[in-house]
Amino acid sequence: MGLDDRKLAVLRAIVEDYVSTQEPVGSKALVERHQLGVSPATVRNDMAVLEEEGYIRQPHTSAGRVPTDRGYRLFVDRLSRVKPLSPAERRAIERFLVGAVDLDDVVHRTVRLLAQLTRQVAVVQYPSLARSSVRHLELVPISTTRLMLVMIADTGRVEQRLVELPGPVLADDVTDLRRLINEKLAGARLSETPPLVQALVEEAPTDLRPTMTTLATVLLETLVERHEERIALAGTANLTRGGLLDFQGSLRPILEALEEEVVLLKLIGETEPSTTRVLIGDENEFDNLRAASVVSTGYGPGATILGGMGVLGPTRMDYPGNIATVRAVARYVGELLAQN
Amino acid sequence: MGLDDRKLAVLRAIVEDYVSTQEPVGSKALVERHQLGVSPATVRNDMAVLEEEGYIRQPHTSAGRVPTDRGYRLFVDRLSRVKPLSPAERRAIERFLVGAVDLDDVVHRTVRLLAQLTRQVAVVQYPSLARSSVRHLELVPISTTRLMLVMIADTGRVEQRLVELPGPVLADDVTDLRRLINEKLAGARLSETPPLVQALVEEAPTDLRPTMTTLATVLLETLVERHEERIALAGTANLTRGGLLDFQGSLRPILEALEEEVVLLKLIGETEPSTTRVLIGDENEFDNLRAASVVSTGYGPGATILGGMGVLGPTRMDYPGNIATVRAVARYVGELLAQN
DNA sequence: GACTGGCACTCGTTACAGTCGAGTGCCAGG
DNA sequence: CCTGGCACTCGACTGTAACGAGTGCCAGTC
Repeated sequence: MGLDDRKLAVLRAIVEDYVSTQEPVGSKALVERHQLGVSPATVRNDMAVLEEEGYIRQPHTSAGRVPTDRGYRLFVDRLSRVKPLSPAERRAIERFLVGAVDLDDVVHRTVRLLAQLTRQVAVVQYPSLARSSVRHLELVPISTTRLMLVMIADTGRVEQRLVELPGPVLADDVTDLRRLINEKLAGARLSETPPLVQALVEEAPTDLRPTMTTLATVLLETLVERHEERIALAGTANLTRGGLLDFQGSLRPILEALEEEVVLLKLIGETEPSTTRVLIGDENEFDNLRAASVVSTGYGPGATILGGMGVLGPTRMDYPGNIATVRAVARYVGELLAQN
Repeated sequence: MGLDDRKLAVLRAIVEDYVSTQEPVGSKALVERHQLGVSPATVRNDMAVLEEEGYIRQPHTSAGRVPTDRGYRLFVDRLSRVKPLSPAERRAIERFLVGAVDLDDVVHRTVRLLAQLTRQVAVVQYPSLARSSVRHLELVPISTTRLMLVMIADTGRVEQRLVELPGPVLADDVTDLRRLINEKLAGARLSETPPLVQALVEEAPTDLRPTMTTLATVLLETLVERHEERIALAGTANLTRGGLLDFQGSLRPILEALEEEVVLLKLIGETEPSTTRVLIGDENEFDNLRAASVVSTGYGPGATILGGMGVLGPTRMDYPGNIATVRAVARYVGELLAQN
C-alpha cells in the first residue's frame, strides 16, 4: 500500500487532533494546526487514500474524518512517539504508593492511582496464586470439629477457608497436622501442589488419615480450583467523561463487562512479560467492548510476572500517554513487591 | 393538611403508575387504570391539592404529574403495602446463597443476588470489625525480623498485616508471643482491645518487650484504626436501565459517589437494628446522590447487627418490592452467619 | 508528476413557523 | 361535593429554508 511519509503524518495529525478535540477533523483545520507544509487540497487527496485503505472514515458526507480502529492500530504501532512522564507524575506515583501497609493496600492504591493518572477505568489483578509459592499454611481451631485454614503466599496474598472436619480433633493433632502440611507444602509453587497434597494423605498416620483427607480436598480447592484470581477496579466514573459521544451513547455494555471478573482477567491477565499490550476496539474478543480500548501490562518483581494491570477507555484515548503511565506504574509496583 | 383517603389513593396511584411507566401520569389515564370511582375532573382537583402540598409536580405545564421526593416519602411511610416475595424469589435466595464456602464468598454472592433481584445497584458491608470479637491471632514468621500478623474474627473475617520487628526473634519467642497475645485478646470484642493491648506491653517479659511494643502498635492500627470497614458492590450496569431519564442524564455523580467507601458506609452502615431505612432523593446528605434513593438494613445473627446492606437506584424505584427483597436477603444472610 | 486554487456539491445543523394533542384549570349545573 | 364541558397552555413533531463545514474534482502552475 502506498503510504508515504506525509500520508502517515496526516494520519498522525488526525488521530492527535481527534483525540484532543473529540470532533471529526477537516483538511483545513489540519493544515492550520500542524506544520504539514502543504495545502488543504493536498491533504484532502491524502485523506481520500487513507480512507480507501481503511484508516479513517467520514461519519457523514459533509463532516471531517475520524480514525478507524485500523487507523489507531497503525498509529500505535508506528506513529506514536513515547511520551515520557512528567516529573509531577513520577512524584505522584511515588507519593501514592509509599506507605502501603499490606498487599490489599498496595493493590487498592495502585488501581486508584492508575485511574487518576490516566483518567480512565483502571483494573489491577492481584498477584496470581498460580504463579506464587506457599509461604505458610496455618490451621486455627475454631471448634473441635472446625478449622480455619489460612494460606499465606510469598506475594503477601492471604486466602482463608473454613473446614468442617469429619470428627473432633485434639489440639495436639492440629499441631501435628500443621507441621506435616508445612513440611510438605511450604515453599512449593502452587501449581505444583496437587501431587504433594496427594502424598500428604498417603503418608499421614492412620489416626489422622480421615482429617487429612478432608483437609486435602479443601486445600486443592483453595489452592488450585476456586476463585484463584482477584481483581480491583476503579475510575468507572471516568467512563462518563466525553459526554455520550464515546461508547455511542450507552455505557450499559461496558458496565456489564466490567462486572465480569472473567472478562477483566482475559483483558489484562494474559500479558506476556515486559510488553505492553494494546487492544483497540473490535480487536477485542468481547462484543460488549467493541467501542473500547485496553492498555495492559504485566507486573511483578524483576522479570517474573505475577499479574496484570491496565486501563480501559474509549478507542479515542491518549494511547502514548496511557501506555507510558501503565508501564511506569507497573514497574514501580514491581519494585515495591521485590522489596518484600 | 386536608388529605382525605381519596387524595391519598390518587397519590398512591400516581406513584405506582409513574414507577412502572416512567412517564408523567395524567388524570384521564389514572381513572382508566385504577378503580377510583370518580371522574378525571375530580382527580384533577385532588391533584391540584396534592401539588399545592408539594407531593407531586408537573415537569411542564401541559404534562402529567410526577411524584416529588416528598410524595415518595409519604407513599413509603403510609401508602405502600408490603409486597411479599414470590416463591420463585425465595427459592432464588436460597439457591444463590447455599454453598458459599467462606465469608468472602457469602458477601459476594449476597451482593450479586441483591443486584439481580432488585435490578438496582447493591451494596453489602462486610461484618464490621468494631462489632466483632477476636477469635484468634496468629503470628507467622516470614524472616527473622518479619512477622505476618493474621487476625481471625468470630464473623469469619480475616485481616492480615506485615510487621517489621525491631530485631531478630527466635521461633520459641514467636510461640511465646502468640500465646501471650491470644491469652489476652482471644474472645475480646475489638472495641475493647486497646486497654488489653496496653496491658500486653506492660506485662511482657523484659526480653520480649521491644518486640511486643512493635506488635502492639500494629495491632492497634489493624484492629481499631485502619480501614476497618470493607464493602462489596454489584449491579452498576443497572444504573443505565431506564435510559437517561433517571439521574437527569448523567451517571457521573452517581458513579463517583459509588467509588467512595466512606459515602457507601454512611448510606448503608448506620442502620438501627431490624429496621429498614429508606432515603429518598434529597433526604440524602450527599449532593451527588440527590437524584437517587437508598433502601438499606442491618444484618447479623439474631438481633446483633454486624453490618449493613442495601440497594441504590433512581428515586423512581419500586420501594415496596425493594424493601421486601432487602429485608428477606438480610434475614437469610443473618441466619447463615448464625450457623457459623 | 506533484501540488494548488477554485468551484460545485453534499448534507448535517440550526432557526422558524405551524399543527397537533395531552393535559390542565375553571366554571356552571346536578 | 362531584361532574361534564370548554378554553387554554405548551411541549412534541413536521416541514421548509438558509447556512456552512467539508468534500471531490479539475484545470492550471511550478
